[in-house]
Amino acid sequence: MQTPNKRFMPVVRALVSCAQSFERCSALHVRELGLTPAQFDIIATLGNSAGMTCKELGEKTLITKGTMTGVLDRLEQKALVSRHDSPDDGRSWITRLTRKGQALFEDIFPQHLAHLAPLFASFSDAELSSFHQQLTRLRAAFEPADLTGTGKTR
Amino acid sequence: MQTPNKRFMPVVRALVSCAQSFERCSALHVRELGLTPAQFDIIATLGNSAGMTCKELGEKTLITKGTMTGVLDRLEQKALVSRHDSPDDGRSWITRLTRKGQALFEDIFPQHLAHLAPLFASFSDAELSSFHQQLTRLRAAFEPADLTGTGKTR
DNA sequence: AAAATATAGTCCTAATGCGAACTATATTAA
DNA sequence: TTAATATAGTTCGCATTAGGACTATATTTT
Repeated sequence: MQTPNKRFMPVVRALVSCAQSFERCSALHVRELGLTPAQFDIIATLGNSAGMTCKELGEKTLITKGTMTGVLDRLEQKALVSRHDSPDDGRSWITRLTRKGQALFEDIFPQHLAHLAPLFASFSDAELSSFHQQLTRLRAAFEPADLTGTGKTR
Repeated sequence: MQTPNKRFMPVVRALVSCAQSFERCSALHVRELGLTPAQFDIIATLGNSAGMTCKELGEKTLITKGTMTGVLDRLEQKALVSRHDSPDDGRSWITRLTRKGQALFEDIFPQHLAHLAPLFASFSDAELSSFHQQLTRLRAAFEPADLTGTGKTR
């Protein structure tokens, strides 16, 4: 096979490396707060919401459903979330923060934001905005290829 | 706690989402080629090299050393890599592709590049370059936070 | 309504991923 | 040189990850 054009590789490396670096920063702090990154993701997503199905949670957090069950199980063990029958669909549950979970959310979410905010101090609003635009555009380029695995082709 | 400035959140979401979307695209194809993403990462890193220590591999691939042992074990089981005593350091090994591993690398690496290249077709070289610069700058902002705090009171 | 199909969530397996403890070897300090 | 410290790699425990099989419920088709 002929060697294909590699011009995109530096960007790929930078993208993955940047995201990993961020996740590491973030995860380190989240663990200090007593949660795993996935658990924090769920708590942050459920905060300020009236509850969600497993599927909705999966879409917002990018945690797949096979993983979701285990993450919610552990959060339920910690009494941070509770599962309730869905009034609309007999197959699904509504997961909500418990009072304890809500209190935890209100405690640690602002702390986490405060931890991250200084890292972006050197970026102006305009720079962040342009950066955001580029990231969104690139992500869109990945999307069609994503759908091949999601059953939407059938 | 006072609500901190959230202006950076859209960028964070876009960054994580873009990277995940890429990893999903990439991983899907890599698995079709018969390797896990981590295994492919190692094969691609060792290709065109004379071999590396576990530590060097970890730095290039961002796989942590605790994970590295297992990944290399499985690649060794598949006879794709081999471990040799380091002449310089009695504590470390040099990991190299076997002939079979080298052949696999030469087969699948170009295929994978060819799979990814079209996704970047709509980006000009100049755009990729500017994007790369922004990603690198942001990553640098995350780095110091890994080691020290950022002058924040806790 | 009965059959065919799609979807929500759970369970399973294999492979990461991380941090921490541990062993063996290197390097530095006293 | 001996003691103190640092580093390379392995091992362990726990949680996550993807994907696929499976059950139960919904929706669509006939």
